[in-house]
Formats: sequence, C-alpha cells, structure tokens
Amino acid sequence: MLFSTRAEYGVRLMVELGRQEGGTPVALSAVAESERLPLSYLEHLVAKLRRAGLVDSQRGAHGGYRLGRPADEIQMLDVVQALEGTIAPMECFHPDPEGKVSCSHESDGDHACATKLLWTRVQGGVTKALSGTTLAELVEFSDQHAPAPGQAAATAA
Amino acid sequence: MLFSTRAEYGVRLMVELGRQEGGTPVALSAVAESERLPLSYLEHLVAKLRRAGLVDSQRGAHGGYRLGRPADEIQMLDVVQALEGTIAPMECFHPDPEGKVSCSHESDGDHACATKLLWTRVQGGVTKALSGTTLAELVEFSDQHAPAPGQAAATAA
DNA sequence: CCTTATCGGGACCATCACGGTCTGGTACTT
DNA sequence: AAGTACCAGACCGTGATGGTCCCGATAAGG
Repeated sequence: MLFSTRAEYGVRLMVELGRQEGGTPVALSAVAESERLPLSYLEHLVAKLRRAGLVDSQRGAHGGYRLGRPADEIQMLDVVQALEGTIAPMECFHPDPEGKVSCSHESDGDHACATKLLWTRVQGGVTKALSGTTLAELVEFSDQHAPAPGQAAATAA
Repeated sequence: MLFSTRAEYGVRLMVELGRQEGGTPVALSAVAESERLPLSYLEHLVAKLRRAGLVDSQRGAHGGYRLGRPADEIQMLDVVQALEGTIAPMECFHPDPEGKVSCSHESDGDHACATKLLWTRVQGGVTKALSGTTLAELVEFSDQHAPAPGQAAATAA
C-alpha cells in the first residue's frame, strides 16, 4: 500500500473543511462525527496539517479549524506529504537535498541498481497525479456526489 | 512506502536473468551471491514469478531459471503485480472484476468518498509508469552503469 | 544406483510500522 | 471562572514484512 489511513483520513478532513470555506471555524468533533472517524486520531493528523500551514486553528469556545489558504491553491501533494512524510515508492529511496534521488544500494561499489530507473518513473507518476489535483477539485467532486446526508437534498435541483 | 523489498529484490532478480538471456539457466544461488541477497528469501520471490509465467525453471543439477519470454515483451507491471499482488494506493481500494475501482467506504450510504478521485489518479500514474517500462529497458540501463563487477570491462569498448 | 546440485514449498519467527486510545495539559472565548 | 477546544505525548494490540529452516521432488553425472 502506498498510503496509510493517515492520508485517507487527512484528505477527508481537508475536504470537509473545504466545503465550509468562508464560514465559521469547524470543530474537529464535527468532522469526526460526520465522517465517522475517531476524534483522538484526527487530532494527530490535524496537527501535522497545521504545522504545514495547510490549516489555521482557532482556539477557545466556538473555535475550530479553517483552511490555511483558498482550496484552489492547495495541491494535494502538499497535503499528502504533510501527512505521510516524503513520498517514496521504495524503502531505499530518498531524495537528497538537491532533489535528486539516491538509492542506498548504490554505495555497494559495483553497479547502480537498475531498479532506480523504474522507481523514479513510478515516483514521477505519483507526484504528477498529486500535484495536478487541487483540494478545490475534490471539494467539488464531493459536493456533486453528496445528496445531503440525512435530510432531503437542498443543493441539487 | 508503495512497494516492499519483494518488488525490489524480485525486479533485481529479473534484471539479472535478463542479462543472461539466451544462455544456460541461472542458478538462484548465483543471483543471490552477485546481488548479495538472502537465498532463501529469493526462493519465495522466484516462486511467485514462476507461477505468473514470467520465468521458467529447470530442476536438477545445472538447472536454474530463465526468462519466460523475451525481455522486451515483459512489462514491469506484470513483474511487480506478480510480486506484490494488486497495486493499490490505499487499503480501501480494490478493483472489481470489471476493472472499475470501488472504495469500501462508499457503502456507507451517504456520499462517495472524495478521496476516490485522488487515489484513482495516483493509481493511474503508477500503472502507467510500470506498464510503460519493459524489462529490456532495465537490463540495458543496468549494463550501461555496470563497469564489470570485479574483473576488467569486457562488454564495453 | 547413488550422489549431488538444484528447484519447490511449507512452517516458523522476530521486528516494526500502523492505527488507535488515553491522559493530561494549555490556550482562548464568553 | 468556566467551559470549550486545541496540543502533546505515552502507550499498546495487530498484522505485514523480511527472513530462516527444513524437508521433499527432480534431474544430471559418475
């Protein structure tokens, strides 16, 4: 598996915040309930998002979370990286400071791993998909496919 | 991490076989030694490759493994899938028989997860990268960057 | 035939990340 | 001051991963 539930839950959280863009801050407990996710786990995830500047928090009564910037300026690559750390298709695969990837096996002295070529391409594909998708797109997608949870449909028609 | 060492080792094994294409069968122990991989672990991996028809085996003395078909007809998607199973970026994400992906959360009744759109794109990127790379490419890449392990270079001019 | 080299496959196991909980703060609003 | 909500960390059960070990089947060679 490429991503764990961290990314899944975290993205769901971001989408939820995106749907309330411009309104009052959204409490975590509200998100936990509507998405049926464990609250205490969400707290960990939202902390990562906050440290990455992707959400702003408002403490105190009637506090909650808000997007750190407009949804259409948030690439999903940022979100996923904040949640999961560096994206790498393989253990022995970490970008050095300059951005080039290096594989731990290469220092073996003999030849560069042939696999490097493959994993580089895979990583490129993933990164491209993630950076090419904005939170705004997901919010829109979500709104289209959400016929109002419990009550009658209000937005549609 | 998207892939485990299964894929890494397995691909290395395939590349090694690809470099000996046309010759006598290669014993696993030879591969294990030249790639410095645990033999008993390789045995498990090669079994998966054999069941997928990607390698042929020859038992008995002077036996070993050979590619099941020409290297340029082997997509790395086949190799990786044989080793790792179905490729999915996320736990709750499995293609149904028709090829469409479905998410376990969708049966919740309310709305389709917005994340589905994202993971679908990611998976597309990965699949495209893997199926667009052939074993022959990796073998060539490997030969270029391999200045003959211990002895002097023989293949290069 | 018997030995040896090699594949074939199952049982077994240690480690570690993952997913999740719990507890106790700390800051802010009313 | 009291309540609400964020924040940080310790803690833990489960399961996949990565790997070993052993024994059986098979084929070549002497």
